[in-house]
Amino acid sequence: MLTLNIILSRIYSSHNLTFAFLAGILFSIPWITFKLITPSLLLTLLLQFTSLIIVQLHTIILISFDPFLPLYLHTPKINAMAGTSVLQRTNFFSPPVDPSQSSDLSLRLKEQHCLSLLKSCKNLEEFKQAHAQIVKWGIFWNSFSASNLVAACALSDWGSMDYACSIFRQIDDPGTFEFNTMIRAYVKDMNFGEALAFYSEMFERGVEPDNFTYPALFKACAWLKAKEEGMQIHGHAFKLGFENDVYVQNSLINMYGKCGDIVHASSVFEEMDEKSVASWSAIIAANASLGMWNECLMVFGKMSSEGCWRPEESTLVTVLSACTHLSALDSGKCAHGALLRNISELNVIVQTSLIDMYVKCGCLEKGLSLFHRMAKRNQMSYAVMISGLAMHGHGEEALRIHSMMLEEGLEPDDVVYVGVLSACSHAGLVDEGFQCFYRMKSGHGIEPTVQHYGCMVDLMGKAGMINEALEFINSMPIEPNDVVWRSLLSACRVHCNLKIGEIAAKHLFQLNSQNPGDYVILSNMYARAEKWPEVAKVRMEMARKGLSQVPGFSLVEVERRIHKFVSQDTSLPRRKSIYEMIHQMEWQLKFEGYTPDTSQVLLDVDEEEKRQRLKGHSQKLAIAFALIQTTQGTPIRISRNLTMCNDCHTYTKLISIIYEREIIIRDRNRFHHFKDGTCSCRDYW
DNA sequence: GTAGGGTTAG
Repeated sequence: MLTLNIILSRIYSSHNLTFAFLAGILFSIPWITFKLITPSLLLTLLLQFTSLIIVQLHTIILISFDPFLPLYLHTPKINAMAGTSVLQRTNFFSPPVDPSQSSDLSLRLKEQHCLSLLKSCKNLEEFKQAHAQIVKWGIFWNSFSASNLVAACALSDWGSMDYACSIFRQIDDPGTFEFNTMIRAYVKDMNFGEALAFYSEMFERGVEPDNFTYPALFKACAWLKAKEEGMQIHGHAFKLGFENDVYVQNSLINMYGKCGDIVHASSVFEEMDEKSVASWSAIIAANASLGMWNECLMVFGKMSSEGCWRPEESTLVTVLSACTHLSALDSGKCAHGALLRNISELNVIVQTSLIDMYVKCGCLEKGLSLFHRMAKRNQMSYAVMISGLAMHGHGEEALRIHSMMLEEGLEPDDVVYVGVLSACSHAGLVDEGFQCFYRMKSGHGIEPTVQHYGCMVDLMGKAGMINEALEFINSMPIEPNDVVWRSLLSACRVHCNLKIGEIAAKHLFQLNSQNPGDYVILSNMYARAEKWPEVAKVRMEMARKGLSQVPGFSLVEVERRIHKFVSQDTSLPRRKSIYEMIHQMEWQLKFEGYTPDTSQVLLDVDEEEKRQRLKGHSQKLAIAFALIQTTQGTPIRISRNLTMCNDCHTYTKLISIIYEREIIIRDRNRFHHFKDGTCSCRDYW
């Protein structure tokens, strides 16, 4: 008998009323069949039956007086929940219905209805009506109703934080949930100061925060870049014992990352027992935001190898961005493959970052084909493609894509015009550049920024219009910055205009330029004019300011590893084979009529020393290494921190014939695509 | 019974 009761009570508490009753009858059959009817069983069944009738009647009576009867009857979930709450009290160990509990049932039903009413609100007007109704029911001061009122209003998208706050202020004794709701809502509303103020208020009123409180607060600190405050709150969270809550940890990583503190971000990350996808994404994003691209790829590699790898578009966009910055084509291709294998349709952001990656890693064709296959493009997609074409020196094509953008009805922004103007500048399209510059303001209302002026100076400077460029700078309505003067200085170097070069340098030094390159260019210009005392003066000025020449380096990717070569580096791991290769190349080059252009070494040293210096340029070391390490016919891709010298340019053109290799070099301004002895820049750079 | 983390491209 006892067993029967236990089984029945289990069923009662977990299933619906009718099912429980039927089950009761079913279980009774064996007893009845085998004539095991005892007074106890009869009593049980009688009690059970009576209690169920009472409960049913009770529910029906309660609901009958409720104006929302149709709603309950047509809302199975609410009906079932109300039923379950009644059934949980209906077993043989407790009285079927306690009369004192009857109002509780009514309250529950109203609460449930209140919740669905709030959930159905579409706007503030509807919400206000619901609010009035809840007040009318007299359950406004019930903590469940009040909490849900605040939550529904605060977390809606109606911009009704003031109204939400007014409801919150009517609650006499707000608890943790209500405070959490307000904090979360203010964070969602981007009102971070107010969110933190509510946290302080929590403390003042002695309301204890819980693990739900902290992620929102760290997000607020992340946006405000308030590291000190974040650290303090971090202390509170750990004191309260939430240091192992994965949500708290993830938001901490993000907070430290956004505040630029990778050390704390990493230490939180490392101490996590179980890292979620969000944890990995947060640490990858933290590295990316600090420009630590190599670390970004390393963490991503670790994430994959530790099996916590789910191809998420957002994570891969960050990874692709890292590949772009590192010119890491092979890694970028891997990311592309992972995307294709796992995601059926790539979104615009992913497609745009893929195009950017391919183009900036030197695969213009691949980028173009992806671009033309895009079903939908936005302003950013066009911006990426236009500036990509600009970097590769394809000015006309960039202008065509720009027209295509206008035809599609997309409005260009200032960044698009930076791309367009730099495309004109790299391709020597002076007239077109001026047309675009004027149309930008008259046709699209974009006020030129200092960047646009910089492009125009570059455009004129490259074309040898040095005097015009200087006049242009002097007529600028805004203050020229260092970039503008640097463009002019570089142009002066290329076109050997020492007089204006000195003017440009003077302005750069007045702007307190800390760029050693500016001093180096001026000093080289003096050296070329054999004005050695001036050279010494510039070098001394450099030393006085504590600036030293940035060594040129070249990066080359072989088998997904990036190798760095610094000029004159004699400590290379494969030093012997690389210098042997350089030697071999030199022989071949001699047959092609190459003579080292020692005028490119602007040092007061003898010819032999100059030849040795030229040989050690990082680009040549990188080419030699790539020729050894890669199979015949593979294109060689190199990325450099500085522009290349004329000698390296000529040298690379010849190597592309001798070794039948395509050599794609990205310098600090643009791409040079060497093939069959010519360069895509047509010697205009 | 109510709620929480990472969110990307020029």
